[in-house]
Amino acid sequence: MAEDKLTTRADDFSEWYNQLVLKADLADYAPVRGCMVVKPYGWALWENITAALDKEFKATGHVNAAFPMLIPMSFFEKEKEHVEGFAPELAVVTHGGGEKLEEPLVVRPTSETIIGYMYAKWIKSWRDLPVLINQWGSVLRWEMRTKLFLRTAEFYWQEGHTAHVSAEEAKDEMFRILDIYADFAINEAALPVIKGEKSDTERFAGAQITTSIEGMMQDKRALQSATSHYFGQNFSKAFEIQYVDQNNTLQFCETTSWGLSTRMIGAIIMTHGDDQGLVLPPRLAPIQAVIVPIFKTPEEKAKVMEVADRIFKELKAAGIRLKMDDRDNVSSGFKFNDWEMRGVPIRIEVGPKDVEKGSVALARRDKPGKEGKSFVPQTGLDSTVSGLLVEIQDSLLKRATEFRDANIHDPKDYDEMKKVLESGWAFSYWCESRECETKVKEDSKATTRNIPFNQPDVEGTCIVCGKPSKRKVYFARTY
RNA sequence: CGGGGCGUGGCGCAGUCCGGCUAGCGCGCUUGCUUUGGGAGCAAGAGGUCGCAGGUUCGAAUCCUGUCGCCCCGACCA
Repeated sequence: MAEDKLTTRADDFSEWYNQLVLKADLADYAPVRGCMVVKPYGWALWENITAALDKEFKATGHVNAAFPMLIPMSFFEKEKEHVEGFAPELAVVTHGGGEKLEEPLVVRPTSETIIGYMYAKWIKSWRDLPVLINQWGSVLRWEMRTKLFLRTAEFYWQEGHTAHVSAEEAKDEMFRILDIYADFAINEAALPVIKGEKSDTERFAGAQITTSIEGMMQDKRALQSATSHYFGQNFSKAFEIQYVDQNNTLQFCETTSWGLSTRMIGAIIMTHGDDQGLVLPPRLAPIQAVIVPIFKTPEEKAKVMEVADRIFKELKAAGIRLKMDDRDNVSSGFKFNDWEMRGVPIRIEVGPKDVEKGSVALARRDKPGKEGKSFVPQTGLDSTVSGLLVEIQDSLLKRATEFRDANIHDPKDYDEMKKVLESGWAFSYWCESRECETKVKEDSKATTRNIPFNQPDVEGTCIVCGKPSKRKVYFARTY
């Protein structure tokens, strides 16, 4: 017996997550505290994420570039809130080539400062705007507590940095990107995220407006899955990013930044995973279907492999990302569990019985055991599988949406909210004061997640203090 | 930084309190044979200066001192 079962989600959600990341072969712990090695399977997933996003960024006029990893320490002191926000978690290079450096260099925790500096150099005229640059890379933040994918010291992400002539245009950019993030999360990752604006306390260091997409994990905690910020002129004034407008007047740019990180992988794990392991949305899965040939004798093997190879070619031609598991040192049962652990959406079993009947066994990952297993004809398998991939994608989103909606509550009063927040989110009117937000945090360990846009023009009262309020906010415990 | 736990073959652990001979066990790995439709069986092998540095002792994985690191729970954060 080589059973090596996962801790169940109900037993210990955090432990389930840790084990899953390792067993699904997504990542491993690096020798440096808080750092991770993204293994090939995890990176393949990340590549699918980056490919989908990169396409959208480019379709909306953005271009990619690469800025240096090292930033002069002094750059961080130029924007007051920014330095206060990031100072505690900076890693600093003090020596190079065996000598102490004149000025310490910071390993970038985010690149507003270095990019701001360069933009000041590049932007002279209104004709130079907008500047719409994105960068794919990694950043380093000396986090006190880390967890694979959710919060590692070094993490991979994209950070977009844009400069515009007007506040309106910059805000449009912020919203455009937020829409790209949300559309990606919903349509590609099957994560029913909620778009909204962050409170003052939850805002990015140095931003005037921070917007986010927030997802609900299966333990009902919230995960901020991406952010898009409007800076106004905070950074352009700090770095003197100026241009001359049509009236020959010197103006400060309006800037934005936005980012989505490998944390997205954590969101996918915690939204879709089950006690058998990872469950990947078909559109992002590195392997969408795996073929497991089953046989006993050499004669059977010859017949089975003939069919398996033919199916492989057909499905490959149909554009399905495929894997043939022809390992002969492990049993079929082991393979089933192995691929379930890795979250492959569809398993195709081909055995002697199937060769005889012209069928294959299809097992869909989103439904456990017999319920998800069916026997289908070999003919037309490409369209059967393609159709099933779409169905699985839809059903994951539907399931996650239903789960989310079932766990968002509208408490009648503060006492009820405290109860609700022990296991779920509250969507309540809030006066937007720091005092009420802090009180909730102290009483329930929950913070405001975001304030959704376009709320109906209805006046309510703050769930905490009872003052009149026009906007509702999500409260939740968070990662 | 505060609290808790842990460092022993690749992984998970026992042994440590109460020092004693060639440091055990499970998984994994290698080879062979039999197996393969839900985590296979048998057999034979390979693999460890017990985190590191001192000390006590005839003798240290075990006792003492120091040190480094990791994990979990909190405060901070994408």
